[in-house]
Parts: sequence; structure tokens; C-alpha cells
Amino acid sequence: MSNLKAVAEHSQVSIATVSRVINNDPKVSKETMLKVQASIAVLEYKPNRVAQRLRSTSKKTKLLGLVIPDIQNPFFVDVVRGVEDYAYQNNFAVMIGNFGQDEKKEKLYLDILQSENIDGLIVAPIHGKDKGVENLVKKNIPVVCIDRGLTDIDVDVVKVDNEQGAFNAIDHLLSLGHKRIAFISGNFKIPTYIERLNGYKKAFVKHGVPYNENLVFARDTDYKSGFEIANKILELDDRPTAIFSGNNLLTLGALEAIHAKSIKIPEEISIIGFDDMPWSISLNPPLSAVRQPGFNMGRKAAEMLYDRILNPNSKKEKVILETELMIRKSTIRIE
Amino acid sequence: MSNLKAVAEHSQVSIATVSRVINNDPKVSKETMLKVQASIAVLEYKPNRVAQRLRSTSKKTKLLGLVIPDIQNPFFVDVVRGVEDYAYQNNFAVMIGNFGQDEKKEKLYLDILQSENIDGLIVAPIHGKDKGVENLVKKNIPVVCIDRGLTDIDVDVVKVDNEQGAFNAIDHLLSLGHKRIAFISGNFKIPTYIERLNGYKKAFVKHGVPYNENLVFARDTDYKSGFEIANKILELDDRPTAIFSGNNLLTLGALEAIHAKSIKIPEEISIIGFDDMPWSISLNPPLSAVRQPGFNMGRKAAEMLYDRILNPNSKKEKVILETELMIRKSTIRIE
DNA sequence: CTGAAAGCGCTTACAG
DNA sequence: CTGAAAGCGCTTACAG
Repeated sequence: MSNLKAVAEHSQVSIATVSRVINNDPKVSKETMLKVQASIAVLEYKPNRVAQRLRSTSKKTKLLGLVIPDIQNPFFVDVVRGVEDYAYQNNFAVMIGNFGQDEKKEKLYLDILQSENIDGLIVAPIHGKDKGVENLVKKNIPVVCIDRGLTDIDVDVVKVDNEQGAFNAIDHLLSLGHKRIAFISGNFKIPTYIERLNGYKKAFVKHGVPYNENLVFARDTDYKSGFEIANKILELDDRPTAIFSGNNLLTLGALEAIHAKSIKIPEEISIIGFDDMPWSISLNPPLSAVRQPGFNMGRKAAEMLYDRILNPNSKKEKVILETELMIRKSTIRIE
Repeated sequence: MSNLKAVAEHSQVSIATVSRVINNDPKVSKETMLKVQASIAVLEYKPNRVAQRLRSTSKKTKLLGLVIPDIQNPFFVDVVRGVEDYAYQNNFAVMIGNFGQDEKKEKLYLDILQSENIDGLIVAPIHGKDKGVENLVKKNIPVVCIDRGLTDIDVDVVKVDNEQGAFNAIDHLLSLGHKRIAFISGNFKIPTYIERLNGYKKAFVKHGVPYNENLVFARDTDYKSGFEIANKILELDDRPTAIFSGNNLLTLGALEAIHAKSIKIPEEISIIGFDDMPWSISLNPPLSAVRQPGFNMGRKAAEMLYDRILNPNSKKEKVILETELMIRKSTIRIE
């Protein structure tokens, strides 16, 4: 790889001048600029981003960190795509860490990204009291949280109206006559699931149906958890007539459990999921779901991070996006 | 962030010594080492990876590039997880670029990653004659190709036996009595799809059924393409009795098209996909598919890349993994 | 076993 | 408008 020095020699100027050309310093004379640009083209020179990052104090924002809980979840894939879309348009690079619900792994990625001198971080904290993320915020590293915020500290966050989304789903089910509605939730340490639980409860209040906490099951947020909890639910003496599953993977796991027992959806049990998927229509049966705008969430987070980098001291922002209830064929009226 | 200098002052040694401690240089005396380690702990010192990368000549392999065609495809998500799994265990960071089938975007990511001084690259080239990737190989940057190789140049590659996988799928269909079997393929510039086409043809030869090239449709590798091609197929005068779809996303798109027309699978049309998905059993109906070991492919590629970094001149390796035919409910015998 | 010094490839005051 | 020089945070011969 050619470097500044090679370009400088080729165009007979100092490396300082070449650097200025690269950085579009208006003080460089037109003539010099053209000469240097020609050399850059000839030598196929590309600035070394590592050296730039090490040296630069001005926020040129060349590298973003993105830390997510589970890349197997299509929702987070959408978020990644949204972040990446913005990054691509603005010539950032993105370094991704997927911690798979593992707190130690999250910590490691947070450390690595700091050591990589990222200009800012987009993260879905493993839980509401995530010390690792808190520390970054305290160190004044630009951070935007997605999907969930931090409970003890003020931070930029972009998420969805989880309470309303869950409310809509349960309201739909209760309107259809369901009363025993199981909730397969993720861990309640994650604020998202607390909010979804609140929406769940609120719907029961609205319909005057007593809320039964024995029907709320919270564990991990993965496929396996959905499968196993659904199995437990299906074996309950007084089997619920409907299931509300807390995320994509839980839904898919629950579906597998239901199908494995040859229980008919929606005739024998209704199910509605939080998170829609592009292929929901091709599931058996087409799945009713609460859709979250994952791509937009990612894009918005990247924008906010950019603002935060530019204005480190402006007021923190909370952006709440809307969900949309997609009614398909997995829920049915009962008597 | 504290730096070498701070640690050196704190423990009353030179920065060279601190550096040696960090790098486990055996020449450092036990006593000094302990003293320095204590300071590192007190100051919570973490080496700056950017400076290390800029300076270091020895291959400490701290940063891998990973460039994939489509992160929406669950197969590539598995690959990412595999790579990441190995990277995590070995304390690498991974910088991911998702080029979404866009050649310009792929080029940009390749440039960025080079500018980031990656120690090596794992990539699924956009097509067999990918000049960008070829250039990296020629520059002697360690590269491992996944899913598909390069046609004009010798390079490490780990992929699946595509021909055999496709053969197995079509052989299954032909054995079931199907003769008109449409193939929804990705672009034939991608070697993978050429190989799958070969397997497709071979099965016809084995069964003595004439191969009909009008039933082979190749375009993009995304959901939309699968949807649109399937629509075209379903409107054919002499409609095929079976569809073989070339990847996950094409399958999902085709399923949506079939369901939108309320055509019954498998009674009215059979379908089998290349690539399995964790939730295949929950599709309508449970999908028959050719399973590829995406996670293992990613892990193996990371391992091979590591070897390549250590031994830049050893012989290039081709690793061919096996596929597995998963027969579920989307294919049926016909007469 | 340890330190002083050079240097990786840049950027940026400072001087002219 | 341009150049010489310092320095970002490290590593690594070289010398002792």
C-alpha cells in the first residue's frame, strides 16, 4: 500500500500538503490540489484509516460500534441493516459484536470496541442496569441505546412503544373471547419485557378480566426457551386458549412445540407474536404479530449517534416508534 | 483512557518494559512483571488496539474482515456466527460488511477493510471473477472464500458440495414421479448456482428424463426475486409440479407467492429448498430442504484464515462440506 | 533483564 | 498557501 510519503514524493510537495488535500482543506491552491489528486489516482493511494484514527482529534466519525444481543433474531438483523445503511451512505465503518445474551461476551466487545477507538456506540444493553454500557456513557463516549434503555442513567434511546404494542395484541385476543392467555416472555431484567408485561396487564384491566400471573413465563429470549416454555404451557391442566410470545425466536420455538404435538392453530390454540417477520405469511398458519420497524430503528439510531458525536452535550433524546398489529390467521374467536 | 506512559510512571519502569509485560515477553523478570501488572490493574489499563495495529509487524491477528452478500439470509447469519465464535475464543475483533448484492458496496467495504489494516479477510465474493477480491489475494493479504470460490485464481475456500446437494434434492423429486421441475436460481455468475444447476441436470440424466432449460430461472438471490419468479412459474401454461429454489430467501419468496394464490403445497405443487432454516418445521407445510452447515462453514473459514495468516505461502486449501437432505412435508409423490 | 530511540502513517498547530 | 516538526500510543531492534 502506498502512503502519504509516496504521494508527496510523486507530486513534489510535503506530506502535510497531501494530508490537506485528502481532508479537503480549502487553503490548498487549486493547482497544488490537482497535482496531488493526480498522484493519488496514479498511485491508487488510500489513506490508512488506522493511522487516521490514532492521530485524529477532530471527530471525523469513521468507526461506529454496534453491539447486539442476538444476531439470530431477524429483528436485530433489520436493526443492523438500518445502521449499516446509514453508515454506508456516510462512509463509516461498523464493527459489530453479537453477544448472544452472554454478559461476559458483551463486556469483552465493549472493551474491544473502546480499544478500537470507536467514535460512538449503538447498543442494546443486556439489561437495564448494564454497568458496561453505563461506564461508556459516563466516560462521555457517544452512546445510543436501541430497543431498550438504561434504568439508572440518562442516555439516548430509540425504541418502540412496547407497552402499547403488547396491549394491542392482548386487546385483540381478549376481544376474541380469550381469557386464559399465556405470555412467553424474555427475562424481566430487560426493560423491554417489563413494558410488554405492562401492556399485557393493562389489556386485562380494560376488559375486566382478572390477570393471572401463573400464565406469565419469563426466561431467555431464544428459540430453545420458546420451545420449552411452550411445551410446559401445552401440558398445563387447564390449557390456555392463546399464547402471546415475546419475540421472534420465542414465537418460532413455540410454533415448533405446538406443531410437534400436532395441536391445531388457531382451532385449538391461538398465538400472536411480538415482532413480525418477512415470511410470517408463509408460516403455518400465517402468523398474527406485532410489527416493529427494525430497519428504521437502526437507521434512526445511527443518525442520533451522529448528532451525539457532533454535540456531546445536548440533551439526551428518547425516540419512541410505533408498532403495528398485523392480524393474519393464527388467532381466532372462541366461545 | 490511561496509556502505556501512565502505567510506566505508576510502576517506575520504561514504557518498553510495560509493553513487554503486555505481550508476555518471557525476558521480563518475575518481579518487574508483577509490579507492572499491579499498575495495569490499578489504572484499568487496556492497550489501544489502534496503536497496536498501526505499529505491529508481527501477525498478532487482532482484526478480521468479513464481507457477505446478504445478512438477511439466515444462512449467512449462521456463517457470521461461526466466524464470530472462533474470533471470540481467540480474542479477535471482526469487522463486517454486508454488501447486499451491490458490487459497488462490496468494493467500498473491501477498500475500507484494507484501510483498516485487517489481518485477513473472509468473503463470499459477489461472483466468480470478483476483481476486488482477486486484488487482495494478489497483494498477499490472507483471504478465505466462503460459499463460493474465485474462478480465475487460486484461493482458500470452504464451501459445500453444491452439485451433490442439488442432485439429492432433484433425485428425490424425480423419484417421486415429478418430471416438470422448475429451478429458481440465483445469478449464474455466482459459481454456487452453476454447481447447483449441474447437480440439477445430473439428476435428470440419471432418471432418463429430458432436461428442459425453459424451467430454469436465474435472477437475484433475494426474497423479491423468489416471489416474482414463482409467480411467473405458477402462471405457466403447463405448470411444473415441483419447484427447487436455490436459497433460503428465494424459497421464502416462492412460498409467499404460492400461498397468495392459495395453491396447496404439496397437493398442487411440491417445493424443496436449498438451505434449511431452524423454523422450517413451522412453515406451511414443513419444508423439505437441503441443509448446509453454515455455522461450521464460518468457523472453519476463520480457522483456515488463521492458518493462512501464520503460513502465507502454504498450499491453498479447498474444504468441501457435506449437505444433508431434510425430507419434511412440502414434497409428495405424484402420478 | 531493561531503557532510549526510532518509527508505523497520519494530522495539526506553528511559522513563514 | 506550504513545509518542518511534534505527536497519537504503541512495538522492537539495539545497546548495555
